[in-house]
Amino acid sequence: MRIPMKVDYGVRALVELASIYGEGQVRTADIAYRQGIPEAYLDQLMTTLNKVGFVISRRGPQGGHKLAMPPSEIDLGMIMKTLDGNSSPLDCFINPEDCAFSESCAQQEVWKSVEDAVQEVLGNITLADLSQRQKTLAGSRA
Amino acid sequence: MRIPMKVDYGVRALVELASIYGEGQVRTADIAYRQGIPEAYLDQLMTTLNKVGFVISRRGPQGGHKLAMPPSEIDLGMIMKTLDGNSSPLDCFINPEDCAFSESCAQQEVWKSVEDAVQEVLGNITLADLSQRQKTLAGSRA
DNA sequence: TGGGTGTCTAGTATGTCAATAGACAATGTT
DNA sequence: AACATTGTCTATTGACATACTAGACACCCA
Repeated sequence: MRIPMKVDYGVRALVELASIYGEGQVRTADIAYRQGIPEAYLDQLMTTLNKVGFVISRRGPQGGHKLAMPPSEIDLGMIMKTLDGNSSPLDCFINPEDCAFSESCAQQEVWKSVEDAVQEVLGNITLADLSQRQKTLAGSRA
Repeated sequence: MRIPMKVDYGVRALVELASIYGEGQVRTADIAYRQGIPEAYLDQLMTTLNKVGFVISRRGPQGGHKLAMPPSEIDLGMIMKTLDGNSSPLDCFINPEDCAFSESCAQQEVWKSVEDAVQEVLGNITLADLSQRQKTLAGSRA
């Protein structure tokens, strides 16, 4: 069960934006540099985050990205759902008719509850939380 | 976050074995047919399950596979760990030195807790539970 | 001794993910 | 108006893992 890089990158970028929320905007290049993310890749990601409504972007000199809402209103569950997208645990969740056993499958319920457990954990962590924790960590670092 | 087919297949096969625990053995071909799993693939899987100690196999006529222990002693967490193997959520869990931020990474903890939540759910479901549930479902089917 | 069964090893195909590239569009500055 | 700076879009690449296939081999029983 891997966490897609896309999600990891996305969270990292959004935490950066959270940490300067209300204080202007940041360029993709800066985030990419600081977080060690390939810039061209992050470009796409930021565009996605913009389209999805998490981020407001402005082009041109002095352009950049900022959060579209307070960091406390975006949780990791939302980010995960958005970036990991339409991927379901198993194909039979999307096309039950493909599976001859779907009406009497003891496991379907299990995988569903795993999915729920993940969302439960992620839904309780907001960008504000992470941003806060990040500051603490950075401060306590030698 | 996908559940690997390998894990799904493995669980299905083991539930079959659980349902006849103490009453002999089953051939790969039969399981494959009933569960709609490619036979050659399941062959490999059964071998793995044997090597790992979940299953006892016998060759030759009247050969087949059976559980190596009571169904209540094998939980899905064990199966997941075995079949999804050494895959960690992110590479930085294995090679912290590859990540420049590992000493002060607010997210690492999050992904760890997601992993734990999954194991928590799966660790509480045994083959006995699933086998039981399967019987109920099959019975209630029109 | 022979056929039925599991075991091993190698190989193939398909798809997804991560990343790259380059043209394009908007914005502010001069 | 022209230009540099930034984000946006679309296509493509490469690498790797997963799912699956194939075929030789080993064991077991009648």
